[in-house]
Amino acid sequence: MSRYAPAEIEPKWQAAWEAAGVFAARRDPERPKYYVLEMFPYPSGRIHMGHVRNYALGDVVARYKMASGFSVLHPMGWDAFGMPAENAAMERGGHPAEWTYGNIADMRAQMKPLGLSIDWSREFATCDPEYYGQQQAMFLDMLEAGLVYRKNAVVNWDPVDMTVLANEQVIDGKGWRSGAEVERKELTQWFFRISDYSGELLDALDGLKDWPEKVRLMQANWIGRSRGLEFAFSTVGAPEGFDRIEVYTTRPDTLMGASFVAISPDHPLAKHLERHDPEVAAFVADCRRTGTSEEALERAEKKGWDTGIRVRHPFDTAWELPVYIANFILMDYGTGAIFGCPAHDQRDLDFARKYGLEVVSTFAPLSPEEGFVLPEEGGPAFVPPKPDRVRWLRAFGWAGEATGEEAIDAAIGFCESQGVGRGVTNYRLRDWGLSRQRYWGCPIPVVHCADCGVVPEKKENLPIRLPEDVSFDKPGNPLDRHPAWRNTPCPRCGKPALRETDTMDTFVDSSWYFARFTAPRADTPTVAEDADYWMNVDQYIGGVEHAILHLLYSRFFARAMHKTGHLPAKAIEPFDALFTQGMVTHEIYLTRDAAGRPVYHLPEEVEDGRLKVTGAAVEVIPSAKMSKSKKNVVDPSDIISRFGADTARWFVLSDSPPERDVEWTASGAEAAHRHLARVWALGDRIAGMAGGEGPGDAALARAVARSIDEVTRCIESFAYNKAVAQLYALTNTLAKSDAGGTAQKAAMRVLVQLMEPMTPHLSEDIWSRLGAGGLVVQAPWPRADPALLVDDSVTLPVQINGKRRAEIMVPRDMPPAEVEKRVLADEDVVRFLGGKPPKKLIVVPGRIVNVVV
RNA sequence: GCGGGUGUGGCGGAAUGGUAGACGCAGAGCACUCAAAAUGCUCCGCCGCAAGGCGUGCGAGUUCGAGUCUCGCCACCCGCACCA
Repeated sequence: MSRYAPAEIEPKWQAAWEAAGVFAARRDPERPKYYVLEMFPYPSGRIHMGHVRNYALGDVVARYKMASGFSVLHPMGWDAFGMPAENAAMERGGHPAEWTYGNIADMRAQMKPLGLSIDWSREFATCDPEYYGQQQAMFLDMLEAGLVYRKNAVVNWDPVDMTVLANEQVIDGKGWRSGAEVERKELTQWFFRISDYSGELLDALDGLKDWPEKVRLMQANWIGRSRGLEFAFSTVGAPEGFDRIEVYTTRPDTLMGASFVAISPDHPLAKHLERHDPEVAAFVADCRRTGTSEEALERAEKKGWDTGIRVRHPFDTAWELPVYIANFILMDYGTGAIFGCPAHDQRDLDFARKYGLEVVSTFAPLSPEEGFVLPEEGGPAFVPPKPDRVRWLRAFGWAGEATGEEAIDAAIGFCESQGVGRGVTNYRLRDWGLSRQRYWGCPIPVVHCADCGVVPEKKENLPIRLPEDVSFDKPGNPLDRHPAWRNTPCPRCGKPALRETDTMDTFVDSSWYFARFTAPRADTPTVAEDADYWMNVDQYIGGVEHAILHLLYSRFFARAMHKTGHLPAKAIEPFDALFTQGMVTHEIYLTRDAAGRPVYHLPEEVEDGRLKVTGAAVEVIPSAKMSKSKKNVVDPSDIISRFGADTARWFVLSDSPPERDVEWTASGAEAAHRHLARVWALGDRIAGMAGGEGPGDAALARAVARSIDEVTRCIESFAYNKAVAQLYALTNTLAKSDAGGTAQKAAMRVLVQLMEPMTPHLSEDIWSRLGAGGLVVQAPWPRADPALLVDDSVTLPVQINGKRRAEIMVPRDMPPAEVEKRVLADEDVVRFLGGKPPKKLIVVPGRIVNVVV
């Protein structure tokens, strides 16, 4: 064989790795451990280039750490519950399990040819009863620990499909599938008490030094801590039992500019009025018709209803403010009631103008003229950033210049001293509703008994398996209409009772799978010694789209698992380091139909800007995330069969920094393949060389040492594109080297070792051709001889007034005074100086010389 | 609106405050070939015949020296958002 043939060598070396069991993770007290994990895939049926990139990145880490002497855990599993399986069952019949496990088999078969260093013996799917049964056990422990509770919550309800919809399934206020008007409905649902951990989850972000700053910020904003004042207005003319209205404000410093109070349509007072006044009922009903989605709220007009009730200002009992019910007040943030200060809040100002309310300024810009600055007719409210200093003119009896922050502090202090309210910290983060009225999820292991109420299942009855004989021909949850599944004796009293038919949000499944990988076959959720050894995940790798929910839920779950004894204390932050990779993009090709509508075409159907079949010119839209609807996708399996896995891996690692998007191009893939073929041919040639010395031995040894040093640093810092560039350079150097056979063979061995994390099959093949012995995957990472990393002489650029005009070659450790002499003697320098003496001469040893004239 | 990020050749991208454009793609030329493909070699920021000049979104500043640091703009991208 004298040609690079990935189709032959790749399966061969994969078989060799499997035979040697090199990727089986073992607890080894002799070696440090390293746990590298890529976010596990949803089994949609096909792998895509995003997967290839994700797993290629993780594989570089895993293989590099293996070579560096670590005992590595690098597992793979499937995030297997969820709606697509049910939708498939509804659309084409069949069972979600069949669809899901079929997809898993397909995807595994597509993934294995990539030659990833996965320990497949630990594989599981979250829809395996062995997995979700352990999840049920943890749910029961969390229930006992008070981490789960039930309450009523408003959901988007599709009255035709008789199902709850997620916000993203509500389109223009209608169900995405049925097209029916979505209703807001109250259901009793299960919640995790994640909000108990708001402060901790926020504060602990500071400790996550190896997470992207961006992700930490996104989580911090999501948790949304705010400090403010909570206090009560006393009411005038309110129904009995409503003599006070509690409000929350983050700007207590504007209290002297209050002009109205607004309460949520879901506020107890609003609900009371709704029952007694048909007009209020109509208004509130109108508010509720607005969906819960952001989009709907965004568009909704700000509306208020004057209740006729008044409240007294806490610092001036003669000052009365009207109370409105307003559609933009959220019941579940703060107290569900606010006071409005139109002078210093745009939304309040809009509201005040609409209903003809007072506008009272409390502070003004710092400017020579004093006095209040009322918003101009139609102009904006005056809202200075909190750190800005402004002039305070009406604030609790004190006045002067202060920043908003100082004023807020002072206002809270003053109010507390007067017995009006107290400073409180609020969070945006709400409890995590986990109930889903769906079939294909983990059943919530509780029983509803007429006598005992909600009773936890007994652990010995777990797993509570999903029934297999279900049909999807009718809308709604098949578990509800299954003839027998619900019926079960009450675990407490033994009388006939009914199972909960809700299943868990699939985010629960993915919130602890990383812990399960440490002991995937155990009959408890985790095993202490395995969790102790393998946790934490040293390097987690995935898309930034999971920056908030998945990662936040996992951080909460790790804490909950620690509290219930399933994880050690050190694992409450389960991911030591996080890397978020960019997307794989591709240009989009389209033609137009007769009506001018776009018709998209697969890249493989296009050549030189024309359709291969018809020759029609295509429009090219700039690169975007690969998506089926735009057809700008390339199938990894096609690439592997054309070029081999090593080429696919090499290319996705080579062109862009891993955190940025990488554009897939046919020419880039071909270039990657060409390069690997060159390396292979080079290896083949060098393997056939006789030993012996040559004139270039020393230079080659230095180049090799530098490459080891730089490639190692690049891999350590995720700069894989730069590592690839270094490896190209080393290949070029080696190909042109006039070193002897012994040195060339040694250099080639190092080259394939350095490439092994990225192109393992190619490396393995050349390694064996070189007669290096054993498997390269098990060879220790090469070390650079420090003596070879420094050159004896260096080329110093010489600048004149900051512009490079000459260079001189000097011994590395020549004293600066000597260097100065050499510079001033240089003919280019002499010419530029034109006989004038330099004003100043700066010598940066080993780097540069600057002559100032 | 709030928060964050990014702007470097035709393109992807390199550059601890120290030779801007490594490495690759695309392009051009040459060799090999009857020819093409493949392969190898060479060139390749812009203006200029050249000498030289100009160049990292725009404008200032700090510095012997700025893609890099500071200030002010501009453009694009991402996340969050009736959160009181």
